[in-house]
Amino acid sequence: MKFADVILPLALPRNYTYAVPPEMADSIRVGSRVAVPLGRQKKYAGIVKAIHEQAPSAYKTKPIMDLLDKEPVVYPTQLAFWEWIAQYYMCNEGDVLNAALPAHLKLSSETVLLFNDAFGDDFTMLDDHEYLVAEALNIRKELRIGEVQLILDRSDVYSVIKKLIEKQVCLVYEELKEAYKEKKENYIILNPAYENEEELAPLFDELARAPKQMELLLAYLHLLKTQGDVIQSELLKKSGASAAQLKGLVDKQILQVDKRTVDRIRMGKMEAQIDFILSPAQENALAAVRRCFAEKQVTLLHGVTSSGKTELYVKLMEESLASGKQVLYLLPEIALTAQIVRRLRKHFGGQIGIYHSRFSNNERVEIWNKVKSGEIRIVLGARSSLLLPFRDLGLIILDEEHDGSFKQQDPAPRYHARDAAIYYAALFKAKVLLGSATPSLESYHNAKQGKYGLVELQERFGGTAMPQIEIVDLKKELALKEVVNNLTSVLREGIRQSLQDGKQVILFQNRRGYAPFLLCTTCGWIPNCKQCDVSLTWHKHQDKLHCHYCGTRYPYIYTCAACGSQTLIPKNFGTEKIEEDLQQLFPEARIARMDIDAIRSKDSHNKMIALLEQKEIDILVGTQMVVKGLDFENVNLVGIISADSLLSYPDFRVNERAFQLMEQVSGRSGRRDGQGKVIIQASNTQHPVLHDVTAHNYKSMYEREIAEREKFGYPPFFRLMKITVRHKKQPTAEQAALILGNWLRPQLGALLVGPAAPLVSRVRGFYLQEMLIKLPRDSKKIAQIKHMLKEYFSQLLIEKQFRSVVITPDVDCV
DNA sequence: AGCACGCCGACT
DNA sequence: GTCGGCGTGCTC
Repeated sequence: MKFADVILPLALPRNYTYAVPPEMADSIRVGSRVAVPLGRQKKYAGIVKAIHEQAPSAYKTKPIMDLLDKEPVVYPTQLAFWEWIAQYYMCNEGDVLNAALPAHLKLSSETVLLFNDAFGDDFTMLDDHEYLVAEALNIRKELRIGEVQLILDRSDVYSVIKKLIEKQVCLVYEELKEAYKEKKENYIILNPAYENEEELAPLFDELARAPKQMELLLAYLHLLKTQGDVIQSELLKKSGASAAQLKGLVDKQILQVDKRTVDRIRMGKMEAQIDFILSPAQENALAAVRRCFAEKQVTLLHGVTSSGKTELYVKLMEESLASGKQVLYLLPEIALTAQIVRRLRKHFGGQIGIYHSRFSNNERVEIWNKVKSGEIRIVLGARSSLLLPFRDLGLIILDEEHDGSFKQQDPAPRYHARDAAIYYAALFKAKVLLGSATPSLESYHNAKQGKYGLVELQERFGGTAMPQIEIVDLKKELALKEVVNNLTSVLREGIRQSLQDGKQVILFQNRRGYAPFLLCTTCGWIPNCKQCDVSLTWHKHQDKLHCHYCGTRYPYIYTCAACGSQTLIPKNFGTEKIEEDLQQLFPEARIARMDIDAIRSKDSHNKMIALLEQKEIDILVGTQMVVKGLDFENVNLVGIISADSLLSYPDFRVNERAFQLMEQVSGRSGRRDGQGKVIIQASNTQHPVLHDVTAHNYKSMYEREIAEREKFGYPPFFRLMKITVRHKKQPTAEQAALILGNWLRPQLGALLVGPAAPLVSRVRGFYLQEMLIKLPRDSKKIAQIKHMLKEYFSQLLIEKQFRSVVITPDVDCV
């Protein structure tokens, strides 16, 4: 008798074992999806993790109901990867499965009520609720749980359904339906009888009295000649004919309709076109990368902004493809990278698959399958494309490796795509190239230690000079009353000059909205979110107050809730305010704003980039977003409105992050012709990070910060794990955290920091407590600590008062 | 994640 | 009284 361990798409602490029915014994494979029962009636599609003959002793197994795939949906490599992620990031394999599998490959059953016709329509013996459902069923014959909930206007409908079943008004079944739908398209083909010209000629006479149909036929023949296949929708569009006219031709058996399955993801021509020549500096770097790869699995390419890293990547990708392997190119946020997509498309044509959250569920399934089959040779994608079922991966390129968005925050699995990529690549014996102008301290340290190869590319492509950086003293300017609308005289003059020269300007302000908070000038009250412990940001465009933590929107508040006076004023400033201020100062200039609020709708980001490229925008104001990989030739000034806000929040990574951010924004200035300029407004002009930025001196920043990290026991010398304890009641959250802390402290000593309430101590109605654990870089110790944590977590949750406490570990938190 | 079961407040 | 709320436990 065979048994299968199945990963279910649920947060279960372990995999469940099902019996393999004899008729399935030969066809079932590791990695295939199977339909299995769970609980009383639910069905799920899970993935077979292992097949064995060990009958579980503790419980009776249920049999697998169906084998859903002829071919496995993942290879054993992916299953090994999932297991590692679950273990390393302390989550369940089900969480990983959920993150990895496209929604349309994840199936779960839906309860469907079926009307029992034999019951008739005498509903007199039913109560009000039952009657409502029965009547709907009598008309519709079938109802889903959701529909019943709507009818009864409440969520708990099971008691009613149970009674209806008892009274035999209806029966229920569980429907597990395949969500993925193949795309079908109508192809129009010519009746083979008219293949020859002479057979066709009499047709035209025949159609003389149907000029519209004749026109359509001619349009069809033209399309057939020019492109081979003719698709119905395209034919109708091009000929301007109606479906009825087409039907006429089909009825006359001149044309035929053929329904065919088509790919949503069309692969273009396959050949690669590498049509550029590397500069000597790039050639040297490329040779150095190859030398590193000969010895090491991972290499860090530290190349200043605009040094032409992408060309290097292209060369390496080409080599990997030539050896028959697949390539994965990871970027922090794919929506932001139309420029890279275009460049890679140009070089690799149809071999590239792109994968990110804006694809439809059906498209994702097709990409998944093409990566699995190897048809897609290159994947360009964000974090989650690391979880695609690669068949034979040869190279992973991870660009902008310092970027924090490679780390998944919520939900589990909270994995870091950089670190996970290195593990994943090792499974394939593949190489990993990390690229950045401002590497994370972790990676640079690893490279310095010889764990990774290190290649430096310190010359900008084409010899463009690094932008010149000017720090403007905000305090001085304020004292001189030179600051108008948050802009110093220096920055105003800089903008004016750029505009006059027909150049473009990018301004960076790391706060969205108009004003980060409102303040009552009478009593000092600040409006907060009802669910969260944060102030509300005023978004003037929508005239709403937003909570940036839970997303709730409130109407503007005019009256102070504490003292009743009407003296609330907006305080501080965000991108919206800057945008407005600029328009006042430069009424002629075309100004645009780029932050999540402005580009929320699909494609608006690309549109804005296009506008910038076409020089339809003079000044762009934005948040983080303007930092990432934008490449504009005509921008010669970048302004950082407030460096202080970047340098002053309480996190041990502030300096590293502030440097990265400022250095990256600076890189947007003056990329092709002439030296660009960067103006940084700051109160604390003596901050060492500002000096490093001014000198473009990464190493100085690195040396100073790494010394600090070592001194205080932070990454990369220790790994950090954050444990968050959440509960609806503050005392319960505090107590639970306290008890956990008390259990852990004797074991961990100074490795445990906290527990304490975080800066924002309540989010979405849950009170938070956090503690940090410093994990020594010793895999045995780490495994031990993780094991101990799991023990303590379950021990805590056993206690009645703490049952509903939520504990989330975040390994390598950022 | 469902879904069942069981224990408490507010209503016809 | 019971209806319906929510907290708790279990699913191979």
